Amino acid sequence: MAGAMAASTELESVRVTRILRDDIVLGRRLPGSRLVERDIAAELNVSRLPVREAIRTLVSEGVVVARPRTWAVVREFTHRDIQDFAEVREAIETLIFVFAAERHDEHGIARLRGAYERELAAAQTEDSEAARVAAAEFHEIAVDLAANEMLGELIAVFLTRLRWLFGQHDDLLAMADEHRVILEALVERDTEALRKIIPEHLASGQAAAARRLADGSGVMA
Amino acid sequence: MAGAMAASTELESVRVTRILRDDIVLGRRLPGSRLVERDIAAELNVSRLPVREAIRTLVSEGVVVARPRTWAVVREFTHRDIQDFAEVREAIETLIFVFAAERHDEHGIARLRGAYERELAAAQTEDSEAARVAAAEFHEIAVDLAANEMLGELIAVFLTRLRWLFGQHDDLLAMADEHRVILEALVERDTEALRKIIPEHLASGQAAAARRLADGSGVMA
DNA sequence: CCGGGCGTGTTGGGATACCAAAAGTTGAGG
DNA sequence: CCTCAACTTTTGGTATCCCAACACGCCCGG
Repeated sequence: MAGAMAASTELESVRVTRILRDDIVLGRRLPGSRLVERDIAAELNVSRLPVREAIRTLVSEGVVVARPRTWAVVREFTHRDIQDFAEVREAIETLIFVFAAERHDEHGIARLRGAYERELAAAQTEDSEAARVAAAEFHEIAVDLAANEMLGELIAVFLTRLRWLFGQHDDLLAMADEHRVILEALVERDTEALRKIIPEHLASGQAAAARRLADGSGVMA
Repeated sequence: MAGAMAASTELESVRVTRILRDDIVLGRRLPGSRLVERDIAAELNVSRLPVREAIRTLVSEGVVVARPRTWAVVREFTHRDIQDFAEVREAIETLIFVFAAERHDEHGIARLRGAYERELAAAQTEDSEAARVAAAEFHEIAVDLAANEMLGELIAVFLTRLRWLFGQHDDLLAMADEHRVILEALVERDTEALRKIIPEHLASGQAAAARRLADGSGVMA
């Protein structure tokens, strides 16, 4: 649902935040690298203020660490951080899908099924970009069905780190299949099954993070 | 300057944030009331910058809402918001105490017991301030024992709204007793009991929020 | 050869002044 | 009473300037 309408006047701080976030998530700024307000401001032709806002935001999203009166740095995740994150995410995601199972209506299921089918089709034609988008929509719709705004807030905070850590989950078909299983349990309002399925679903994503960790491309001991 | 003796070198933005947060939590600024940067800056004898920082922070803590290019306002919580919050909190708190139960050591239990005993003593002498502090410590130590940093991050974000919504839980002795029950289950590593106890524990706090809601002293339909 | 100080340059936190754009507000006219 | 156009308020942003805290490299002594 994003990007339906063109932003008439995007706030600079939002633009800077997006640029910096993408730089980090896409690996153009490596963990440990400095984020110097003046330099970034000069690079992007803005004043320091939007840059400060952006850095604050990224700190709250957990991908940047900032100590008072020194430069901020791109966060270096430890094995422990990833483990901690996974534990919390498991609880939150379970909550989302269980609530969604309890509260969904016909229309919601239709939307969810639509997202799943688009994901599957994209996966079968190996259009990884479209598959990723559809998968994200699947989660988005699930949050919607869970009918709990705070859950949405929480997920928003998690999303950046999620993108960073689990960047590209390559096994598209396996992922789509997991979503099929979740969808089926959701339709049947089978919360018990969900409580078993979600942790398994997440575990497969964990593998990607572990791989990234092995590469050393962004995670420190 | 209005410089009350700053601790060592407290950042202005931190000071302003604390003042504004207390104003909101303690009801000196009512839900819906405007937060005008330059007015607040003048009141506190600072420039607009620290005020902006503070408002952003309070937005991220969920007690202020800000739309672009207009004043921010103190958030008005709906019944739905409170319900949503309670649902998520239940999941997070359960996670904390279950992890704490699985991972605690002797020393941790001693600390936890210390906090409980201080809470009980304060409750018996009706020192509500000391009881509140000890109860907060009890939770803090539990997060510590859970050995998951992200859980700590999450709780930090929740804490302000928690203070706002459940301001003063008056039944001190009942609360201390609930902590005793939790502590016992924690010592025995009885996670099943905890999963039953925590929701009950939280439900009693809910009553306070409901009361506040009935008063109309900060919650709108 | 190594480690602790010390001085220097860098960097964020903050103040002030000013501007543009988009909100909110008001009032006149239908 | 409603609508639409002026008017005012308020934020987002730019541009500078200053200062204190931090980082870092250099030097010196053990």
